[in-house]
Amino acid sequence: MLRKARSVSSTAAMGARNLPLDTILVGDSISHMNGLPAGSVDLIFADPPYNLQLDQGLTRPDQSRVDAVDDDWDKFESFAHYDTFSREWLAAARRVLKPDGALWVIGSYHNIFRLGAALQDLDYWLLNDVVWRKSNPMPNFRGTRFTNAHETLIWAARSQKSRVTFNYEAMKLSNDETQMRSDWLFPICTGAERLKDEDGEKVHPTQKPEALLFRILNATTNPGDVVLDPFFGTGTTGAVARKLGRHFIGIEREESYVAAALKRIASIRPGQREAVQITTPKRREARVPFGSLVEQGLIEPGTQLFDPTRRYFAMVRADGSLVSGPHQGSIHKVGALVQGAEACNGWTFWHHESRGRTAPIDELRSNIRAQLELLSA
Amino acid sequence: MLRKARSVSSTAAMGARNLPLDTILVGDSISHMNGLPAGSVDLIFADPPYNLQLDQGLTRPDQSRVDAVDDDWDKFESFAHYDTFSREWLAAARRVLKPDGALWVIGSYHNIFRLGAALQDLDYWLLNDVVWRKSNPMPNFRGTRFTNAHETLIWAARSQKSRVTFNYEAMKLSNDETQMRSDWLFPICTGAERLKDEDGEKVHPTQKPEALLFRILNATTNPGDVVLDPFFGTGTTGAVARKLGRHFIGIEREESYVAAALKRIASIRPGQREAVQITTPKRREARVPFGSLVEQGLIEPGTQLFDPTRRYFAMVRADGSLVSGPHQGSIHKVGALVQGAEACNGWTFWHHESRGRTAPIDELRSNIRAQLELLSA
DNA sequence: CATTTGGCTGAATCATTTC
DNA sequence: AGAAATGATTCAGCCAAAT
Repeated sequence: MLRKARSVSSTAAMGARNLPLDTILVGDSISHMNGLPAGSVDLIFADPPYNLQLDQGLTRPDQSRVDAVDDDWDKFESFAHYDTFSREWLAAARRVLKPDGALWVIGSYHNIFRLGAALQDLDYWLLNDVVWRKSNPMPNFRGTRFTNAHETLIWAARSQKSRVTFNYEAMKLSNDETQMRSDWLFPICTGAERLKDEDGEKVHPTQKPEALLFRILNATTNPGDVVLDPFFGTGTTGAVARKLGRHFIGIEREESYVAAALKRIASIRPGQREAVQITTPKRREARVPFGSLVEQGLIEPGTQLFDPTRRYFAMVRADGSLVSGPHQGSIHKVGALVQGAEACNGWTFWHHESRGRTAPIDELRSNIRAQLELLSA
Repeated sequence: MLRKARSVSSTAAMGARNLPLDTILVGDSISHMNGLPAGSVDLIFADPPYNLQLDQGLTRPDQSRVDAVDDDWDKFESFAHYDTFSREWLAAARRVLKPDGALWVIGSYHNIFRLGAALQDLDYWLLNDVVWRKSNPMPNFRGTRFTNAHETLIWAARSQKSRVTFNYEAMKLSNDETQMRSDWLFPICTGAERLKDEDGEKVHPTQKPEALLFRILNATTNPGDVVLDPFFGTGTTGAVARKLGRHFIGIEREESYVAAALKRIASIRPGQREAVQITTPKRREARVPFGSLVEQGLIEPGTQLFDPTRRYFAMVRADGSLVSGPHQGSIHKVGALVQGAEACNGWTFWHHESRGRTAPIDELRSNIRAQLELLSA
């Protein structure tokens, strides 16, 4: 019953761990996921059936007919049936995810509320809901609603304690140096990107734009990661993964979609390591305890520290602790205590006199770090 | 236990039907709603507790503390408890709604999925999900997520067969003549609009901007309608309802919020009828059968009609039907048949010669309507 | 060749009245 | 109650044809 389509890439062997990398598995999502090793996948992107309930055709004002989604795979008998289906595949997905893995799912108001509730009930931990704003949505022809101009994505960690990948700096950089927001603007998938068959008909009714997957993979995976898409369709996830130097595993039931996806992905040159490297986060800097400054003689025991306004003073003790009146403890704790504040960053709060000028003790820490860097280089 | 706060407006008597119009009911939402007559309210706007799951304080990069929502009324033991609460008030709300009534609810990813699923399960009919994009959201201080820059609203009819109010033309007009979309951009509530107490502290942690309610009430109510808000807070819904000439009924448990809301609303001059009238939809025009044009001699039996390209022709018969080759029937049916189309608006498709020029027969209908108007005026 | 115009289309829970 | 008739209504983007 379960069948593996021809592998698209010769890198399949790289993954060790018996994963069918860069491959499309043909058949049922749940069965195939249950056949994969537990805790093996970094990210899942899922574009499940939306359960649209369209009971009549729609015509435009010019009387032309809208070619709407009416495929069998989008039909469910009831919300209860849809919920059962959703919870089964979400549970199977959770088993396949690494402990620090995460999942994206996309939907519209027809199904997204049920999916979100299911995620919460299954102990996924919601990280963000993200709105894909469509620059060119289909209008509301009857003038009876607001133009349905967006779809909703949910980004969820496998569990509350998962430490998921989030390339904060890369996102910020690509967003004019301001934090990437939860509302994204992209056009729908049309033109050359939209796959058409020999008759010029669209191969898949709801092909997603590559730009959407591009952002998702750039934001929440690293090069070499394994991305699973249990509703692979015509393979947008696989195409973008390949371009970005990530591995994919696709699962798709419809043979016609699989064929189109294989052809599509085969024509893509895999992303080269340098090109797909995500913007490095500020290097995780070495932890330098305040005490080591004293140990290394950069600050003498007994030195008076003070805040920039010189309202508060404290004395450095040999063990790296501070004393200020009745208060004693770390540079952070004493900084908070003297101000009556909840918290305080002692490194920037406390200053000292150094060769006639006032400087935060953080400057001393920087010096230490610079030396450490030279040593390790 | 249930108490009614001083009515804000003397118009309270207007509503007949025993409704406590323009009044804040102090106490539990569900009890108070159950005390209102069934099928009595046009619209419900609800901003329920979000069930935020903040288990530790949040500090800004400069170590200052974020004044987050940590009120008791936002705490629930589990999703199950939150669901029970939600389904109870949503069921009570549904009973109070008129058959053609509708409900708006706002939330974030913490609670909106559960609310959406509950609405569907309770046989509400979802019309749109709407995204409030915040122009000035709080950044994500930790750099661990996308900036949470939106909240989600759901607009739902009481049932699938409800014929809800939607002021399509008013929305389109206020949006530069293009359809209003499902993503709305507003700043969060700050500045003079934000209610502060004597100490300059914000009275309510999540006061909604009036602009949001302004659009909601303009879009989905008519002047004089009754709007119920079961989580009234500091009364944004009441304030905007009063400005727009709608009636409100507020329900709120916290006395401090009620006091602030009463003061706030009392200072507002009720909107005058002319000012708050929504842009009239094209007046519902009198139905004019094609046959009556023939009866009144505006079109003679035997007249040749044709489409704009003069590819198709048809002859008018005395009973108002058309004949074109083998086809006969109404102007719409014959228009569709000659083109092989599914449907056709005969009024704009068929043309005739009138004093040497070509004109659609719809022009004749317009003339008839103008005469009818004179008669009725 | 550059520019304009017209046609086509996209995850849509898209009507109301009369017979 | 259900079928049929009637009638109100569209936006951005892409592409092909025309100017």
